Amino acid sequence: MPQTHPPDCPGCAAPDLAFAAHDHAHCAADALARAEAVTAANNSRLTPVRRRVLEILLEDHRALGAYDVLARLAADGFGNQPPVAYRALEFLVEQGLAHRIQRLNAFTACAHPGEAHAPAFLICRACHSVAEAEAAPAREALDREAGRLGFAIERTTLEALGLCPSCKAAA
Amino acid sequence: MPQTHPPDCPGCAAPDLAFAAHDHAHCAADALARAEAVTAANNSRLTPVRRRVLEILLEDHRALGAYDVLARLAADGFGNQPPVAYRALEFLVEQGLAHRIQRLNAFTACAHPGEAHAPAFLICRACHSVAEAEAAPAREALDREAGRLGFAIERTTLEALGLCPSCKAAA
DNA sequence: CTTGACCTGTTATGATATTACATACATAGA
DNA sequence: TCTATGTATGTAATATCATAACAGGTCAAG
Ligand SMILES: [Zn+2]
Ligand SMILES: [Zn+2]
Ligand SMILES: [Zn+2]
Ligand SMILES: [Zn+2]
Repeated sequence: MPQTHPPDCPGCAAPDLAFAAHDHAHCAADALARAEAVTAANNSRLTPVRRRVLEILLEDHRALGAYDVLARLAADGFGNQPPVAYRALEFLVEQGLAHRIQRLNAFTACAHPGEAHAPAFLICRACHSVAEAEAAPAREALDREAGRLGFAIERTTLEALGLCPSCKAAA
Repeated sequence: MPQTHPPDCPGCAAPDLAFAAHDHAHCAADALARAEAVTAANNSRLTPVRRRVLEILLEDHRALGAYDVLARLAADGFGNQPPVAYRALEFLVEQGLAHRIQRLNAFTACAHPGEAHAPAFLICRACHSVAEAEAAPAREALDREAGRLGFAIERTTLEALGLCPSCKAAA
């Protein structure tokens, strides 16, 4: 059940960014609680497999391949055939609780579950962490270019590869 | 060899856009001529396989999977193992003569070979045609968002799915 | 208790991509 | 000309990613 926690919660106060230092235990617990709320509101069910997949994705701000997820599931006693993982991942993506990263053929937990958002992804090529950035400005720019060609955009894939702050500092 | 043609060429005068009506034979021939020039300038070689792959990609403004390309190559008497296609495609991408479309796991000929450009791709979900749009404005918007998080973008994948002008009209 | 919707498990297969090694070809010295 | 070298191509084998099709289980509405 979505356990409420104080609005001045220090975990929440930290910028909810993958790259910023933050209380990740809180970050993950909060995302799970939100997931419960989202699925309840949608009349869909966060079953044990689905919940476990989300927990696995929430372990850190990275993207995991379907087969990596599957291996973890199998170790936990769930089915170990690809559809088990793919179906749960598909469900989470539909519910807005996870995102697919095209460049990586992999999936990452949503950093803002429950909030309508069209994310752009920032992927560190060194440490492989993934953060969500606001996509709206880029999307608007694309809409303008597309409009010029008479093209009506419905969905966008915006992904950037580069160096996160710490890896940049290290280099 | 890149055969020159008049600067007032009607093919060139038409907007070089996948969605606009244009003299595609000229479009493809010109791209091929530019490819010769680009590879010559780079001291790289547009060998028969590579050239044939480019011709195949240039047949229309769509994206083709590596195995589709491979089937065509095999039919032409070239090797019929995956690396034959993947290597030629990789070469073309490196030379800026083709682009990879992540969403489709497929490749498309570059519409502006020889010109430095960072394209965004507009993919029609109905007729599967692919056009290149100017990515710079969207890229700048992304750079701003990324900069806010301390992330240094090196490369972007900008792809939009939607309806091209004619498919939109048909619907 | 039966029905129907949905979820999970499994088998089998399809689609995409790479590694490793062998062979052929170009071309630049000797 | 004749090798030496780098580069390109061919092929076998394998790795990785993804879906189709069907069987059985769960659960709540009727
Ligand atoms: Zn976190
Ligand atoms: Zn990093
Ligand atoms: Zn054309
Ligand atoms: Zn179309």
